Amino acid sequence: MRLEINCTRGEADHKQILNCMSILNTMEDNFEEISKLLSITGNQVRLKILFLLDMEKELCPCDIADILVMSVPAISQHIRKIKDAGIIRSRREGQTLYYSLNPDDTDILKVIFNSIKLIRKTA
Amino acid sequence: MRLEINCTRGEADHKQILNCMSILNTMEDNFEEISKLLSITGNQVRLKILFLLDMEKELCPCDIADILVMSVPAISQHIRKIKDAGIIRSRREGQTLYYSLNPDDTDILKVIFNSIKLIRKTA
DNA sequence: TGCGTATTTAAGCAAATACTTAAATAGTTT
DNA sequence: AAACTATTTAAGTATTTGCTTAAATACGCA
Repeated sequence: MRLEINCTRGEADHKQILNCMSILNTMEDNFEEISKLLSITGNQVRLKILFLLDMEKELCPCDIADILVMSVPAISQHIRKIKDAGIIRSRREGQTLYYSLNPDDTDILKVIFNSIKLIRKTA
Repeated sequence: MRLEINCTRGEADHKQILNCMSILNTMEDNFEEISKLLSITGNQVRLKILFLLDMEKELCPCDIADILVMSVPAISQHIRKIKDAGIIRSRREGQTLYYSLNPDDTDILKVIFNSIKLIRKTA
């Protein structure tokens, strides 16, 4: 824990610093929520799972495991994180659980999916 | 490493699975690039640094440390990751290094910043 | 040159991640 | 109920992450 000031240079604008602090303070919850979403998508496997769900409407864990060539438990654990964040929902059909994107909370996701599709093909 | 098929249920659509695999394959680099960016922003400290740089145009590490009430080395190490990803650039003025957002690569960032600002105020 | 400030880098460490394998839970079928 | 499939959960472990403190580098000024 620190409370001192690091910037001792003349031009340092203490009002600016205090202003920034108070603005961030009012947005604390927002940062928590958004960074949570971004940390979910910041993993390549989870990003692919979300991309696949957007593309295919719904998929079961074993399909995803087949597509990504990974073990079912590994996929299941990623799905759990995504589900806990409220990004996806599930529908049961017999023994199979179908996961799909939750229609809310997709603003950022849509932009992300588009970026993935639109990245320049050549460097 | 697995290469078997997990889904043995009747409705399993093997063409769908193979199709998904090939689509993801062609986008492998894109996923790597975007998930890299998202993992950078998936940390609350780094997200705040980027938000601050967007809001204030440019800031030095010690200003950021003061605003976020963190040690200068901790901030410097976050800055390094962001810089390595090509998201920010630096300008030297005497002993002070001013960091600012790189004008490219800001499509997703703009949306993220807007989401942070626009989150519903009440639940 | 030598001192002071800004920043980075390095080393060390606790906590978080992401997998593995094995076991538990849930539903279907016989 | 027993056997089988789909999925989750738990336990173990190697790797990564994000801080701390201390040392190194870079620039400015006396």
